[in-house]
Amino acid sequence: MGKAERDNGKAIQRLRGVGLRPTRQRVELAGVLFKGEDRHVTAESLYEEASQQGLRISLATVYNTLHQFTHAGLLRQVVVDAARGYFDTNTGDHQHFFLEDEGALIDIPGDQISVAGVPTPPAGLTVDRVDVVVRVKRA
Amino acid sequence: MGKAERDNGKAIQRLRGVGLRPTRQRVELAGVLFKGEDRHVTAESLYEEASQQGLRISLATVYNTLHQFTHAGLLRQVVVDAARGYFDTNTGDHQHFFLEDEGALIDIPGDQISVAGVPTPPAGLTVDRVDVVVRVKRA
DNA sequence: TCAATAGTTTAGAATTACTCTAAACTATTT
DNA sequence: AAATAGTTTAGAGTAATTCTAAACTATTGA
Repeated sequence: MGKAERDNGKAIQRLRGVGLRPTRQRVELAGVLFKGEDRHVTAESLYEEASQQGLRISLATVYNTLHQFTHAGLLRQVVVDAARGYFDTNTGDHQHFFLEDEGALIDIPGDQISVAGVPTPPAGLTVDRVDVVVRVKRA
Repeated sequence: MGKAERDNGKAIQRLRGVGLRPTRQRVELAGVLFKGEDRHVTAESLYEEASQQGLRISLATVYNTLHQFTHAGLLRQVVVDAARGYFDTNTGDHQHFFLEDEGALIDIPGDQISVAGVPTPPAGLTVDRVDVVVRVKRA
């Protein structure tokens, strides 16, 4: 059994674990997303990357899959740019630098940054998440 | 001199102060935006509000004006939703609750919330702004 | 005061990111 | 291996926003 197959095996387990049927497209995208280090992608960037690797997959499926992975807790959506949606393979507690000039994201570990003094939300509402975005640009 | 004229006078001064030619459209939108309390608008919501007040203005001009006001420091853009852009008349130091169910924003005073431990940005970059978004939903 | 000019507005077309539809396809179940 | 339940896809559709270029208006300078 080659390396590719082992990796595929892992992706398949992961998908089954969250109740997603391991179709070719999902397994391949999981392979691209979760192979190495944590990363940030947009639907378009992932579609291009997959296409360049020779994976046959439609853009609509990339969108579907990103949302399914997000609902399943495999990805997290990051809102930093009104123009496009970013997805992060790091679903743990952390925050982001956003490089406005390039549209790139860099993780900030969750134990490094701390937010104090968040007021109680209006009645009937609960805090879902506290997002911190450190917007940086060329000096 | 009636109230409307005084208000217009103020809006005109304000626009000249930031180097924007006080056209009818800009003066009228400034009137709507800066008349009372701080507020959050989208291009579409401002366009509808202006239209209902009988102001003749195109949607394209509302978009242009929101961006010009933002560059001039009269407004601040708030990115909380990948689907639409929000503009805030409060340009001071503060943060936001975002009510995910309704798409509404509520200000959190800047002296109430504090962010510690923001790491030094990568070389060649400086911090433009630190945004905190407290996402809340129905309990 | 009034033309010249420089900047502004606008309708409508264009663009971008994303979603929808329904027919073809595939994983799973029986 | 057929039935079924879920998935993928091309292409159309949508929503927010930007672009274009012609008409318009505020400002400038004589």
